[in-house]
Amino acid sequence: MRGSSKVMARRRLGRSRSSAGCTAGHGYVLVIAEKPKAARKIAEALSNSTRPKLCRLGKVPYWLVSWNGRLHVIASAAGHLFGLTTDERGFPVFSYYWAPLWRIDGSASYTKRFFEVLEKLAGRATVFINACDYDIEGSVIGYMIIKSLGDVKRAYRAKFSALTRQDIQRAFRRLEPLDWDMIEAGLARHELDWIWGVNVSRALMDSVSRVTGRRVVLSAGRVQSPTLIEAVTRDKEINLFVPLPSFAVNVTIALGDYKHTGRLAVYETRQDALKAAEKLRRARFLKVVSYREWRERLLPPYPFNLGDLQAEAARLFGYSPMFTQRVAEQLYLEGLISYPRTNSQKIPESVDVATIVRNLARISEYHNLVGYLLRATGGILRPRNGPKDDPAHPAIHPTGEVPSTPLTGAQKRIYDLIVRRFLASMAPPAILARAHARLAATGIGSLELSGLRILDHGWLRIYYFAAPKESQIPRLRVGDIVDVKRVSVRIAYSGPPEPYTKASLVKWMERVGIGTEATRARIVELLFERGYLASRGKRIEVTELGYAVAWVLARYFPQLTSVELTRYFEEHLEAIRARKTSRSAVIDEAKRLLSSILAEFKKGAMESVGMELAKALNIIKPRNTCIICQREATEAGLCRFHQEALQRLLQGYMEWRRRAGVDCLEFLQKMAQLSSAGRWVREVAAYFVKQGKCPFSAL
DNA sequence: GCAAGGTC
Repeated sequence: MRGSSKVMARRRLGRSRSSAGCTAGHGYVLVIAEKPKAARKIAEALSNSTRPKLCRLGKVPYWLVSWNGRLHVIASAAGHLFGLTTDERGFPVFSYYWAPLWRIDGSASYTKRFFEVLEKLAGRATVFINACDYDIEGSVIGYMIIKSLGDVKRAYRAKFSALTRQDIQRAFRRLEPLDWDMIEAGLARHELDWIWGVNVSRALMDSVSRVTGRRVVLSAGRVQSPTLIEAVTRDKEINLFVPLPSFAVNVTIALGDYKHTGRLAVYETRQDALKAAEKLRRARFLKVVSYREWRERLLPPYPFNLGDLQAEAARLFGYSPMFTQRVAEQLYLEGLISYPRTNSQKIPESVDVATIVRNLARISEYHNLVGYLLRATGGILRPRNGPKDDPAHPAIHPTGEVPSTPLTGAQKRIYDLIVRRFLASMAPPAILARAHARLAATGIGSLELSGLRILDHGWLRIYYFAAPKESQIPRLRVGDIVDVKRVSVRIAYSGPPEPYTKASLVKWMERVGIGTEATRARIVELLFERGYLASRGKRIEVTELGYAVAWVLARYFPQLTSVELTRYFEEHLEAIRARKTSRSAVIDEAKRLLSSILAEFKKGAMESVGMELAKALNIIKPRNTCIICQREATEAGLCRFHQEALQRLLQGYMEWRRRAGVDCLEFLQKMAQLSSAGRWVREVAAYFVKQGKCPFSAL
């Protein structure tokens, strides 16, 4: 085979280099970490005087240490090494089993070498310790390895939530039996996600192939589907948006050099606004009714968790959450930053911030910033911790390692962001001078003026990305009279909701509590891969297929359209953990529910759902097309979307007539033009403008 | 082939 001799040579070299002192013999304790980085930390923590002996099998490292007078071999997984799979086709499918991930998942081939090393090391071990992350998945990762390659009867759990010598040693002095309740809850999580996801995905795919004979990859799941529905709901509101008019009375004032134009009052109708404007022109002045100056402390930011980092990198550099995550993972593997897949905004005491800060000063870019930080704090370095926490990892922070090879542009930016955020979190607050004035015109409204100056930049010197915009207003006194230079009435339109971006959709997932740090960005990308979502610049749009899948789910699998299914899972997993119920009881209940809805789907919905999806996929052409677009016409010659847009236009027209006194065609022309009007709304309006007729004939 | 979850 191509290149095999080279590979073999490297393998031999790897073996021979590490073989001295690496033959552990029999009867050792095998410690299983979740990842190589953690294994190394554990090895270091358990070797009191001597350095742990680093060994390798192929590319996979493991360590030998003597702890408590016994040889401990510390090896590592690489996340899950086992996953659920089935040999059955079709649905419903409830017969699944655990298998090595490298056998069942083509993208997880890297797990094979970890699997093989653990297999080899487990064979000669007498005791097994699950030292994976102290969370539900860590319990499953270690358990599956010990169960498949070792012996659960000779196994223990080490529980530590920080990778520090102290915490690790404490955990190894107080080893506990395997945490069966956590394991059962974790196994149940895997099974529940599998039976829901695989069955409903197959129901969608099979209905398409039933109707068209084609195989198309479609999917649904506890996390991806509510996320799709959220994007659909927003996209629909934007596409159906009918802007409403309002009339603002704007006023220009001048005080010496200071000139300002602002909004005094807003009216629904033009007449009311014109009346107020006329009144104001006659009065010709505003009176200061309040004036206040004060100082404000702007507290430093929390150190980053992954979601905050992704949001900031999107805001500042336009990076997608997945891209930011990939770059952060590279920096982590280079040893430059701590573990990035964390929800924590806290830097615990166990992190030696003083040493990290001192080391950062050796990087020329940060030398002066560190100098400032040490002067400004008197050397007392305490990060401002945020409320969010993570069972297994602290907030993202630099390690203090100096980059050995030059960083790429994106790596440099992300690293810089992390370093500055970390340093800023320990810096003094910024001091702002603020001023606010209210200038009233009796019986009409008032003009608000706000001023802001930064008196002391504090942490903003370091994390300058968050600096507020400065503005000055004149110093006023209550009772002062200010001349009005100009009065105008301007029409304003209400605006649609903000379209989602990848970053804001990930933030939504975080806010409602679905997915994890490691999966949210990936699941958003998956919705693009499936063809449910598409990008238009930074904004997310839902495709025809996305709308069709959302419609099918809402009708036949409503459980998957809401984040409530995650809440339901969480409650039941917690009950398993508390031994109030059992895994089998929870799984049986899920199977019963799924059996019944899947059977009903199979009996009565395959054809219609297949047709619906096939039309969205453009495999089947609709019989009657909409008079405006290529979609199927459902009512009055219009498709579902344009029909709904027409309804919204009717409501909007009544409001426009009342507020602005327009007639039907004027209104439709306006709607066809306004860029804030939804796409479907504009299309319907343009159609009737072209026809020269008003669709609201009943009026 | 399909989930969501870990990590290279």
